[in-house]
Amino acid sequence: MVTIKDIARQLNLSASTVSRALNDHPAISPETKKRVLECVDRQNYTPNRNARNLVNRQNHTIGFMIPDISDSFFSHSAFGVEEVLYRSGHEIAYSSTGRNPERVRDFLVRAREYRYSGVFLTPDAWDDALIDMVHKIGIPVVSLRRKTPRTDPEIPYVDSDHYGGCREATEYLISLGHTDIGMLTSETIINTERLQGYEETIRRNGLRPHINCETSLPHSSVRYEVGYNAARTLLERNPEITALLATDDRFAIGAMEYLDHMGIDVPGDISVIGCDDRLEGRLFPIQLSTVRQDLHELGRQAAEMLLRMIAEESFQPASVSLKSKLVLRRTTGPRKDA
Amino acid sequence: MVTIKDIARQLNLSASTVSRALNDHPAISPETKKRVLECVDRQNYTPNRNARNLVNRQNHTIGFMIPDISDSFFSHSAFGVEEVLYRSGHEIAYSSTGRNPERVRDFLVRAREYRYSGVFLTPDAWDDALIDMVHKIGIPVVSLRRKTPRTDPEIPYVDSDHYGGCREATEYLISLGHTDIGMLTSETIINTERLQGYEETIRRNGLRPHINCETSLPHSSVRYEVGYNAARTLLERNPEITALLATDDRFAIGAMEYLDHMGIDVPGDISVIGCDDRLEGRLFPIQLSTVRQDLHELGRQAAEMLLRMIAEESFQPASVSLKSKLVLRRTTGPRKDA
DNA sequence: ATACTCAGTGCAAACGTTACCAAAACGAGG
DNA sequence: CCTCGTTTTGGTAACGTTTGCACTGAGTAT
Repeated sequence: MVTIKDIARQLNLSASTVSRALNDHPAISPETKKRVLECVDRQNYTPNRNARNLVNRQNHTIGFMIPDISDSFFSHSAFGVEEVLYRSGHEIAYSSTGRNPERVRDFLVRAREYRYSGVFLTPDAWDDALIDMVHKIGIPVVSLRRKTPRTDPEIPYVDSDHYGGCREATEYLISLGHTDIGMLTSETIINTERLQGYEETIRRNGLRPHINCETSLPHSSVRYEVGYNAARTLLERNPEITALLATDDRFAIGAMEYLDHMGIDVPGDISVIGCDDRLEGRLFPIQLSTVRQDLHELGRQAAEMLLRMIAEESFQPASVSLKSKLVLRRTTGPRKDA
Repeated sequence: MVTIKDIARQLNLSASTVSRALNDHPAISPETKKRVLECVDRQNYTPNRNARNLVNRQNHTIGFMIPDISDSFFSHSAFGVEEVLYRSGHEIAYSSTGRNPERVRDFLVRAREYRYSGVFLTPDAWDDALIDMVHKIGIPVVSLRRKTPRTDPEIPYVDSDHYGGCREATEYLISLGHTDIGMLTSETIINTERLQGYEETIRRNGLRPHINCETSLPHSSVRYEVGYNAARTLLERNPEITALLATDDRFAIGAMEYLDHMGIDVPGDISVIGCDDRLEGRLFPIQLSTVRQDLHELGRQAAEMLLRMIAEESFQPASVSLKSKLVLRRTTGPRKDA
C-alpha cells in the first residue's frame, strides 16, 4: 500500500511537506499543496490511521458498548448520542457484547488498547470485576445505567428516574380505584428500582403488593412469553388483581396476550401499564399505557457529559436522573366495581 | 501511560523479551514470562494497539456499516455475522451512518485508513461515487444488499431472493381467488425487485396491477403512517381490491390500521401480506402473514464469504441469493365472493 | 551591500510495538 | 576443559506518521 514517502519521492518532496499538505498546515505554499493533493488523489493514497494515532496519541473515537443490538433501548439512546458527538468531530465505534460478561471485558480492554477518547457503558449488572476494570481503564466513562453499588469514585451515569416513574404509575392506578395491583418484573438493576417505586407506593397506601419476579434476565426475544406466563402465574395466585404494572412493555404485551386468551377485557376488567414506551406498545391494536423514558434526551445528555470529561481534565461530572413520563393510552381505566 | 519499555526497564529486560512474554512467543523462559506478566498486571499496562497494528499491518477488525441502528434488519443479520466472526477471532466495529451519504463515505474512508481486514456494506442505494469508492478501497467487501447496477468486477453480495418471495406471495393470493391485488411499496433497490416479483406474476396471470409507490424511502419511524396513507390512497382509487401486498411489514401494519378504522375486516374483506417477518407482525393482535427473510442465515453466509475473501487472496466470491419463505398467519384468507 | 525577516522546505527524532539476527548463557557429550 | 547445540536474551531496524528545529532563499529595511 502506498505511503506518504512514496508520494514524497514522486514529487521530489520530503515526507514532512506532504504531511503538511494533508493536514492543512499553514506553512506550505499553495502550489505544492495543490500538487500534493493531486498526486494523492492519483495514487489513491490514504494515510494510515494507526500511524497517525500513534504519534498524536488520540484518535477522536468513542466506544459505545451495546449489550444487545436488537434492543431498541440502545438505538434510541444512540440516536441522541450521535446527534451531539457527530457535530464534535468524534467517531463512534459500537461494539456488541451480546450480554456476555467476557465480551464486556473484551470491549473495555479494546477501548484501552486503542486509547479511545471516551466510552459509553450500558451494563446489565455491576460486579466487582467490572467496577475495577472501569476504574482502571484510564479513559472517561459514562454509564447509561444507574449508579454502581459501590461509590469510591462514582462512575457517572445518565439514567431515567425508574423509581419515580413507577411510583407515579402506581399512584395513578390507585387513583383509578385499584387496590389489588400486580407487578411483573425481573431482576436487573433497573427493575429493582422500578419494583421499589411500586412496592413503596403500594405500602404507603396501605395496600398489599403482588409480585412476580423472574430471577434471570430473559433474552429480549422471549420477553413476551415471559410476560404471558408471569401474568398467568400471578393471576392464578391472586385472582383479585384488577391492574398490572410491568417493568417492560414486552412483559405487558405478553400479559395482554394472556388476558386476551382468557377473555379478560383490557382495560374493562384489568388495567395494564408497561415501561419504556417501546414502539410495539404504540401499535394500533395495542395502545399500551406506559412509563416513557426519554432515551433521546438521555443519549444527548450522556454525550455532553462525556465530551466535557474529555475536554476538561479536572471536570467532576454529576450523574443525572431524567424524569420519566406517564403516557396514558388505551389499556388503563377505572376499577370495575365488583 | 506506561509502555513496554517501562516494564522492560523495571525488570532489567529488553523490550523484545517483554513483547515475547505478552505474545506467547515460544522462545522465552517460564520464569521471566511469569515475572513479566506479574509486573504488567501490577503496573496496569496495556499494549498500544495502534503501534501493534502499525507493525503487523493488520488488525483483525471488520467494519459493519449500519444505515439505521433502530432497524431490526441489521440487528438480526448482525447476529448471524457475529456468530461466525466471533469464533474466528475478529472484532466487529459497527458504524452507524444514519442513511446519510456523506457518512457512508466517512465510513469507507475510515475502513481504509484503519486498514480493516474486511467490511460489510448495507447501502440503501448504489450511486457511481459509492461504487467507485468500493472498488478503490482495497479491502474485501461484502454487501448485504443485492448486486450493484454496474458489474465491472461485481461487488459480491448475500441477499434474500426478494423477487421470488413476492412472486410466491402473489401467487398465493391468486390461488385464494383474489383478482384485484394491491401493492404498497417505496423506491429502494430491494423494493424494486419485490415490485417486479409482484407485477410480473400479476401480468402473467392476466390480471391488472394496482400499485402505490412512495417515491422516497420513508424514515423507519413513519413507515406505519406511510402504510396507512398508502392504503387509503390505493383503496379510494381502486375499491375493488380484496388483497394487499406490502414490501414492508410496517407498511402492512399501517394499512391494517387504516382498514381497522374503516371497519374493513382482515382477512374477511381484505387479505394482507407484508415482507420481512418483523417482530411487530408476530404480536398477538396482529399476526401478520408475511414473506420472511432469514436474516440470521444471511448474516452467517455473508460472514463466511468475507472470511474466505480475507484468508484467500485469490478467492472469487460468488454472490448468493437466499430463499424467502411465505409465513401464513392470520391476515390472509380466501376472497369473499361478491 | 548587509543584516533581518519570513515563508517554505528538509532532516531527524519521536510515537510504541514487533521481528530478525546476533550474542550470551547453559548443559551435555567428548 | 573444550566444543557444540539449544535455549534465552538483547540490539536494531523497521512500521507510517507528525513535529521541532535548522536551513534555504527571496524580499525588505537599513
